[in-house]
Amino acid sequence: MTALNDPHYKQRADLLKAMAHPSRLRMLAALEDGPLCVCDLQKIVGSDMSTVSKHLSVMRAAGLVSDQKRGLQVFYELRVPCIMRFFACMESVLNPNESDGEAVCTT
Amino acid sequence: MTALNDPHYKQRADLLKAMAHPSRLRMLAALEDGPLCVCDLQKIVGSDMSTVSKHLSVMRAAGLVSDQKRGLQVFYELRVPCIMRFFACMESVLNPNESDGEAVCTT
DNA sequence: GTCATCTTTGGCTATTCTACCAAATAACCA
DNA sequence: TGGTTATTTGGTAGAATAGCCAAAGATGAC
Repeated sequence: MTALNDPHYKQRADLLKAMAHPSRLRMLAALEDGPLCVCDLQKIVGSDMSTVSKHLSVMRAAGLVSDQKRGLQVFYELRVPCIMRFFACMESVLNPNESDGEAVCTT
Repeated sequence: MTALNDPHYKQRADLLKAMAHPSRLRMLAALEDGPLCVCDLQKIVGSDMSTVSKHLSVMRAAGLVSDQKRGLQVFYELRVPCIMRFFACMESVLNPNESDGEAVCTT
């Protein structure tokens, strides 16, 4: 069994990959304040609408967000409250000297 | 300012990307128990030595690991104690019903 | 029904990533 | 010095990803 086909690590890699894009991270951050429609997210990230839609479908496939249709619009909602911990943890990795890193990296 | 060229999100995306590969995750997990040389890691992930070396150089560039030469061997060491929090958080995302998720996702 | 709006999908190209092989480099030993 | 082992680097082919445009769906307004 190599690491490549171990489903345990494959699953985790897929989840990380679904987050590992500036626009997708920006969208996840925006969704922390509540659901947003695609047009809102499109304004926030500033890319083509079709590009935004594809990013969202990547994140939905990974289980990071869910979608719900309301009239013409489709609202996306964060499915992972834990995502803030991720960001806080990343922050402490990127800026290890900042004090708020302590609260997260206690191990 | 679009999300694409926002250095804040670019930086985070790069860090996630450096982790988003099954072999690299496997190596990070192995390094939690202490430094390992490339040959050890090569046995663990089961890929070609050159492939492993390139994975390590990706993680080193991202600041996830550091390297130190001892004789013929090069030992890699985890630079991010926080990495366990990442994994615990991912675990709770992937398996939201398991009890150990509670300890991490309290927000 | 037609029209307008919001979103997704298909197609295409360019870029990036990955893995293997072969060759080069580095360090130790005899 | 020459040989052996450990690691890195270069090259390359294939796969995956990203972005844009155009077209197609879906829904509501008229």
